[in-house]
Amino acid sequence: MDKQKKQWLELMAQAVDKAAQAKGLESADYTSRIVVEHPPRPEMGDLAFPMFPFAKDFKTAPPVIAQAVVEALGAGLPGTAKTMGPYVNVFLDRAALIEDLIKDCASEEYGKSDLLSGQKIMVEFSCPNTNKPLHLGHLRNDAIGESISRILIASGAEVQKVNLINNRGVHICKSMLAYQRFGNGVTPESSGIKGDHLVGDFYVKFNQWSKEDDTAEAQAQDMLIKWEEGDKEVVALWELMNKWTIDGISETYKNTNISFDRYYYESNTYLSGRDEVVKGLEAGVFYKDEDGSIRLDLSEIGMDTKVMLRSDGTSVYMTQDLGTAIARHGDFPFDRLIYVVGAEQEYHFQVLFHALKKLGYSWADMLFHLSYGMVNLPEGKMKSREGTVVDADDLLKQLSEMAADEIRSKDRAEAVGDVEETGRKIALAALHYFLLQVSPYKDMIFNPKESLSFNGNTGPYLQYMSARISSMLEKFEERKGEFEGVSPDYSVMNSDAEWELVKALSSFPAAVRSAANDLNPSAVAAHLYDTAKSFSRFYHDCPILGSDDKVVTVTRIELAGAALQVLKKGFELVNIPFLSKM
RNA sequence: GCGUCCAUAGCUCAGCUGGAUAGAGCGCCGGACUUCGAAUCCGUAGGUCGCAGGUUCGAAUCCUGCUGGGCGUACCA
Repeated sequence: MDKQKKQWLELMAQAVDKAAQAKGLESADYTSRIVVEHPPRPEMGDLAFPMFPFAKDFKTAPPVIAQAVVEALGAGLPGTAKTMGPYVNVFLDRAALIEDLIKDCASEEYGKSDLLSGQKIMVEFSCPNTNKPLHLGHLRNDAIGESISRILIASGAEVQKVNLINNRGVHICKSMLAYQRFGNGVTPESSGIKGDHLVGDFYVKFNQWSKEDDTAEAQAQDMLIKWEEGDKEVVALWELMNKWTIDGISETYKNTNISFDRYYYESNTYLSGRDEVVKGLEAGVFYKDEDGSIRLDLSEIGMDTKVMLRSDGTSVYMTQDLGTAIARHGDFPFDRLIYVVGAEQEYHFQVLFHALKKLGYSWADMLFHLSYGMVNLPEGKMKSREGTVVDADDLLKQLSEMAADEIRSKDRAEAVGDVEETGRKIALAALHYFLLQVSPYKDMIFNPKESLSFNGNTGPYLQYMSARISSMLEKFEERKGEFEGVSPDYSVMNSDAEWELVKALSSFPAAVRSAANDLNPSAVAAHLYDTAKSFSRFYHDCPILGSDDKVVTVTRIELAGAALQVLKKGFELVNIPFLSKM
């Protein structure tokens, strides 16, 4: 479609120019003012060129201009042009376009572009704490980070996905302390509890205990100091429990098809961050406050001051993020670093970017905070105190079981083979689609009940459509002999349903491009739904294997195959597993 | 208070750099399985695009103000 669209833009520009000359107007820059649109209804054509922008220059009503432009277009066009009131609408040469499209869809390159070729982009996401397991908020973060990365790669960028493990601080010591007191040497192996959940249980236990014992908080602080001093016993416990958590979280990543090219650890970067702050102090970028803390003056960007290093010399979050950013640029000299982090940290990143700039790092301008909104529940916010936090593993398990039940209840168990594994893949589709449908910057409401529904505008719906195409193609393969020597004729596809599907398929590259530009996977998600829906309509309206015209069968099967290709490619971008059977 | 983001159907969300009658899904009501997989399809009902101005031939979209909400404004992360 792109090819013909470009062609028409060109033709239209010439025509408008010609019409202007005929009117005796001086040649103005009309071509740059031409816009292409899509008519609201299919019977109105495929492309629409509004004539409003020229009314003033022409001193003529748009419908009259439209008339003149159509005349100026002349004959011998790839399709037909008609006036529709103030618009010039174009009906494309469908057969030629469909033939091109089907060829394009079969290519590995379809949907890919060189939009960002030559660019090195680092994407940071997930960044868990090592004192508890992942929750629903992380799942949104992971889904966005992973999907954005894949979209950027498809757009030609060299992408490095990185994770920052927040493994130090008082909150970490809290679960350690509770373990020391109440753990009795329990391990993930001895208890059968996944490591991150086991550690999380002790974090909860600490909070219960601290209500009864007001020395608890102070003890945790003491432990942090011991940790910073390198106390052997504390460090050993820290290493042990960190490993449990990270192993557990890694399992969740594996289950959700999330991966990283490189890990950073706060326990490493906070020290280098501290050095940077000291250097910055010497260079006069930071200053020592009366209270002994080292601060950055933010009056330049209309803010107050920010602590870079505490008065007791210990690090704050900002300290280590400075160190991390600098280390990263050394490891991978990026053209862009995208931090996928919640909107509640916007202030933090404003300060961080400013601090790096003041420190003289020219690449500070290449940092970008991809700020995403909160995930709330129908009852309101998730609150750990009220136990309303939705645990990532629990949710996945629940979704998987629901999907497996669905398979069994539909008597698909035998056809599917591994019911559990298929259920898991359906669960992932449901989850990722649900999370990515919404624009990242917006808050969203996660309705657990609704997310368990596999009907309507959902990930499983997309999978279902691709599974149907797959089984149809399989059947076609079995009967291939019947169609020997029959070649497709694209002019037989003249129904609305077929054309709608063609249009959906041809807009896939544009959807990917838009997602890459806006760093917004929902553009791809929406396009996938549009494609699946169009296919569904096509499948319903147009007999394929059931047609008694072999040419029609062969031609439509090609279109169905093209739809499957596009769905598969799109699935990859939003992390939805493809299933040939479900 | 200041900063920032959001407000579209009963609910959850789309709506590309302004363009023709604002779209989905869920839910409601009603249809379609002896036929390529009914996890499907089709139809009905449902909107003053928060309010008020402005820019424009033309505004859900851009600008200003207002109202309501989220988030932030830590020597927390």
